[in-house]
Amino acid sequence: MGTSLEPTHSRLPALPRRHDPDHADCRSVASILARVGDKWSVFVIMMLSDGPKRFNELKRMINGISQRMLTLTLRGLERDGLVTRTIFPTIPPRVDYELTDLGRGLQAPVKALGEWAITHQDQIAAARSRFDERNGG
Amino acid sequence: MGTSLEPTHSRLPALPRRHDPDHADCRSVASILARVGDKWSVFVIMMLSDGPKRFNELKRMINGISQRMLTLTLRGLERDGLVTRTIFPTIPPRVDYELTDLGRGLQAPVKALGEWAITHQDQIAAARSRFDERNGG
DNA sequence: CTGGATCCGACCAGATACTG
DNA sequence: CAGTATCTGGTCGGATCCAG
Repeated sequence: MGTSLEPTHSRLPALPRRHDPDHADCRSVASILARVGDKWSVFVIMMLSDGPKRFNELKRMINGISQRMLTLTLRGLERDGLVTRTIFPTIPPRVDYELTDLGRGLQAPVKALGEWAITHQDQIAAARSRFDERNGG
Repeated sequence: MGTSLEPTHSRLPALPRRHDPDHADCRSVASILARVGDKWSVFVIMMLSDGPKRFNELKRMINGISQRMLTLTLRGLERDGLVTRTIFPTIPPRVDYELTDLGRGLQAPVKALGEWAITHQDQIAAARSRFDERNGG
């Protein structure tokens, strides 16, 4: 296969090893965080919030994504048990993607993060401008 | 410069364009999500939870990171106004990194996500095993 | 100690063409 | 419509050397 099925969680290197209970779960958390951190994954989860969607439906909604990335992203989400893939053997073929309970559960923290981002985007944008100006300009 | 200072948020492609208020902020949210999604950024934020840390201190705590990536990550966080960089002109030089108020605010949602990850890591691991078994073997 | 600069391999991600 | 296969460029990330 030319391209890996695990774009994100396969890259994890050696990991912090401490004895704190907080850090004991670093490995697993990291791989899950990596998935959430994946831009496309987040978008897909967002888009699936209001019910199941078809492949090209998602592709249209997430304008910048390539069909390849969408496939890969959906595979990853399916692998992690966050979305289900339902095939209707009709002609033309139809495939529905839908959030699982697990996936819906993930929505809450993700949405919290998203709302934080929205709330503070101005501050961050300002900080970036300041930094860029101070540095490059 | 050999390497970009913006490893993540510069790659953002064309973005979803809908009329929902939810999606109006996609652009900004995406770039912030990208930062949070960055594995190293999250680790650094975690490590800085309990007070300021020095460069090599962080490097030791995050075992897998190279000094290059740590530098890049810290620059990114500094650019976004999430951490401050304080230089002590001593010999040997000493640089402290500390979370800003903004950075500390980010901790809450990130931690929520982390806790969700910890809570459901078993389910996800199981789902992955199932998927891998059904698919690859 | 805290980085910057550079070389270089690895792999991600887009474009394209093709299948069922 | 819903993918798969392949080629390819871009860039991320580690290793190394060097400087303040």
